Amino acid sequence: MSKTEVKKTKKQIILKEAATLFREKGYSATTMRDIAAKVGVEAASLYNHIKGKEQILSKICFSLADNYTTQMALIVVNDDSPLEKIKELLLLHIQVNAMSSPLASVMNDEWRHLTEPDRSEFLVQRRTYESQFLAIIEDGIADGSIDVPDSKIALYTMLSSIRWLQHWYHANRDMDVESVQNTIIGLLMKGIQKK
Amino acid sequence: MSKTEVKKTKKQIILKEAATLFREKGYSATTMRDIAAKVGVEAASLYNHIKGKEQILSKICFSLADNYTTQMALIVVNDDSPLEKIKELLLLHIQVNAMSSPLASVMNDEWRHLTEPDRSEFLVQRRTYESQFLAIIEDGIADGSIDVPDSKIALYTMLSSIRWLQHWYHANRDMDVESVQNTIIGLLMKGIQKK
DNA sequence: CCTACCGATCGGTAGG
DNA sequence: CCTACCGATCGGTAGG
Repeated sequence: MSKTEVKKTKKQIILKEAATLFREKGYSATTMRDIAAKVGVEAASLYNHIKGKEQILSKICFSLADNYTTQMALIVVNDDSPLEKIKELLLLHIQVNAMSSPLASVMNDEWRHLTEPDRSEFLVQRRTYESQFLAIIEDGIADGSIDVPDSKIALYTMLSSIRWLQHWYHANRDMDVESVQNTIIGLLMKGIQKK
Repeated sequence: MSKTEVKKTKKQIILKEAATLFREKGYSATTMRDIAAKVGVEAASLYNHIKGKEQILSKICFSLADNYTTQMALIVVNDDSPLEKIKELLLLHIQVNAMSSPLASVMNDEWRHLTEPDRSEFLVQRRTYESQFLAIIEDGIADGSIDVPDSKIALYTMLSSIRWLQHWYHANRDMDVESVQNTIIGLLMKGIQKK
């Protein structure tokens, strides 16, 4: 291993341990000394790898937001029907919230502790994602495959309905992943489809 | 107004302003000086009305949790069908999350900052509520009106799907309340009902 | 309800 | 990566 690789690994460890603590206690209640203890160094040593506490939060939030943005870009341009695209997006959300656990919790619940200009940039990225999702729902309404009174309410209801996985799944790892996916997607797709 | 009434009002003001700040910045990032400034007194004066920061959080969480517990008790014993009971519970959640805004946000997102024994008591109360809700879903499966592969997953998906209202509604007060209710309840009820 | 103030702890820096 | 330490700020108390 080269020197840069070792350094990169240590930074990743810091981000991972920080994310776990942020989920447990929240960003503000987590101290640099808490993070240092989990990593196994003194608090002062963290600053050789990261700029500060705010940068840790920023790195976590944007790494996952970028992932969502990338996946959405692929789904927007594929040839699937609106109904199929929505199913793909729901699957993406379920997998992220269930699997990459602490990252998803931090991005969803702690982003408000971002300071400018990160906070604004994050919100722009999220708003873009949501409007792309909304356009797909409206395509489905236009072609008659989807029937909901209000597309925005349907969007937020679907996105929100998956969030509980981030708090629940890692305590119930015995649960079958596919059965979770099938039940949630089944319920929501049946809920928006034209009878 | 008697002296005790005046005192009670001031305490209520403190709880209300604190809840608003807790929703905005989180419990840990909110200081007693922040709360005092909103109330219009010095930080030290708050302690004439409340014991401390932890007690403010505790009062907020339990006031709303008690409300849910009371409403659930009424619905459990009424003569409605499982499907109707679920509709009533969803309506309760929508109204609480949309209307009593800051209280709902704090109970949902900041309860983990409760210290023992409050934390355990809160979790017991929540677990009881959830198991009563679950029993109603299972009644509906038993009588053939509900069709979901897994009742627990359906429960958490429904409860979670309403949470976005607490962040969104107070920024969109122009939205018609009934249209919000109808869209969410329509989507979820269609999602769980037997075709 | 205020002024004055406390011990503890925070994020972060200096210097090696 | 450490020791030593900083200015700021925290929740809360004393005393009136």
